[in-house]
Amino acid sequence: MPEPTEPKDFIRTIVEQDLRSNKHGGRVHTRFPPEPNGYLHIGHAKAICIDFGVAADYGGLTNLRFDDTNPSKEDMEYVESMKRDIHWLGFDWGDREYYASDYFEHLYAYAVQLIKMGKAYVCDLSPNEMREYRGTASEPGRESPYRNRSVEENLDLFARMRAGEFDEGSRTLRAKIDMASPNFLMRDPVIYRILKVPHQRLGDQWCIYPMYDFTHCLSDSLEGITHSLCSLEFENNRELYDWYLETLDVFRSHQYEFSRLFLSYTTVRKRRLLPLIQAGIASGWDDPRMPTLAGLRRRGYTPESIRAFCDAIGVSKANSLIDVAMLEHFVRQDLDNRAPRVMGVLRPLKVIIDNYPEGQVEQMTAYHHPSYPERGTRQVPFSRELWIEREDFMENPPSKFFRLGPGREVRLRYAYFVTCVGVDKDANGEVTALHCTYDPATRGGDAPDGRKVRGTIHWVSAESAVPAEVRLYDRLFKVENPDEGDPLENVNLESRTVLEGCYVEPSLADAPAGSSYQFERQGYFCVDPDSTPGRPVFNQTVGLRDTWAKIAGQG
RNA sequence: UGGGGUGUCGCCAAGUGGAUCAAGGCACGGGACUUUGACUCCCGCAUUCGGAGGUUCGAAUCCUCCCACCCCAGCCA
Repeated sequence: MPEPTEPKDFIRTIVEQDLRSNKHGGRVHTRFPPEPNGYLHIGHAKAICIDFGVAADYGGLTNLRFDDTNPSKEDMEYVESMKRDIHWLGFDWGDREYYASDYFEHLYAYAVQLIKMGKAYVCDLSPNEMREYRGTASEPGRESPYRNRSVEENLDLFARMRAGEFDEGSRTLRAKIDMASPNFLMRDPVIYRILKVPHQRLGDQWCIYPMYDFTHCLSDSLEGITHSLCSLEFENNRELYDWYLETLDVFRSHQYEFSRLFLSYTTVRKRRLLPLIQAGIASGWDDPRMPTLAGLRRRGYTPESIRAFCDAIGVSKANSLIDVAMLEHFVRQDLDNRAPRVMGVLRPLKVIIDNYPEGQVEQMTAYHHPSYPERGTRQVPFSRELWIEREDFMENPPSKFFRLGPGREVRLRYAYFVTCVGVDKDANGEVTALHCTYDPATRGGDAPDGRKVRGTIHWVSAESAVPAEVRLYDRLFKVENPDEGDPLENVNLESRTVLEGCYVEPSLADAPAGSSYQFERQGYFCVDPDSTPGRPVFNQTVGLRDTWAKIAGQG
């Protein structure tokens, strides 16, 4: 009878309460408010999933709003990349694309209103003086000597600030709240500062810009945002958020905070990632090892997998460090279901089938996806000379090793059983080629006599193999929490391995950039834009779980 | 140091009208299946809920005190 209710997070619980009490007339309206000062990353993905997800769950809307109040740090270039990334992730804001700068005139009027109410004043303290006046955690701050200017004088001074009469940094407009508040943000916070920098959208229309706390709550209010969701570090700001809305007596939006996403072995901090790009360790913000959405996309992560991940980690107020293995699990899960299977040899070893007719080529039928036969098949050419994976052969294999070794028989996936009958070596004793014989009766991979074989290995016909480059990746940092310590010291310099002499099956010759495949027995790979016709370049998204590696690792 | 927060299995995270409710996922271990040592499928995995007291027949859930960690003193967001 009582249906097992899906556990909800605390935010959805609040939204449901508000819905039940008809707090906003049944309306749920959220917003995603990035500052256009960089690229969106996995941490933003969590916020996006929450902002859009909560609204969608209750039939509400989500606005995209660029929080562009600091032109010295922002650029329109980021606006475009952010829009593309959000769409790629799978969310849409309809025609509700807003900018805090849309509200500058309105915000200015609110500031004038505060002045008229005696709740704001122009302050001439320098940045250093202001810091001194602010006090400390144990001592209250002191009131600015300019705190009690008349409304008329404040109005005049503020108008002249806007007119550009004063130097940058010489004056600010401040809210008159409480210099003794235990919350620093309430000790007469700055509302407007002078910044003689042209705005990326408005040009030189303004030389004073509103601060975040003032802008954000009023933008929310103006847009009718019911639930303003943000991360934990803004908990202290909520008191100010509420003060502005209450004092100006405008629509009351409410702010709720959830914990940011932290991933092990990962940092999303620009100050820590940029040095890696500058040092040439990473190729750019879309390097496949980057935690940016652009990087994850190039790496082969799917939007679905990122959304499933965000869904799984939940929403709470507890600081947490999530194991990257969790993220990897969700790409594997998604790609396992959708990626077509192909064969590719990363570290090739030549195999010659001694008893196979020279010059003969057979087409072997292989499933695009064995779990879904309805997805069809493809033909894979087979011939006398093949490439197999070097690590699928051992000259002195332990008993647990199911692959090829002298005298051992294995199945070539979708082809024949072969037995190793000889090993060619060079002067250094390095294995250069294997000689095998095949059993013609096992075509397709089944032995009519019921004979079993422990190992099945993948291969590519040498005569039609397509040369390819494969880039293998490992975590970018060697330490679990790269937010601490020297970023350049903690980087994993072996996080990228470029393999140039790989061979893949012919069907991959012109695979389109961005498409994902499972190289059987190896992992998921995504075609990189660096590919050229006839020579694809693959990025390893994530490897398959490798039980053998664990067994071998134990000795 | 003042204020604001958080502490449930190795990592996330449900569970707060008190009484077989300590969900689920990841990771890990074992087994089955297998033309991917993949996938899938079984099984195992906190007598215990930051700690100590207290109230009670009974507390992760209520009370008291304590401890740890995170955030705040940008004219950043």
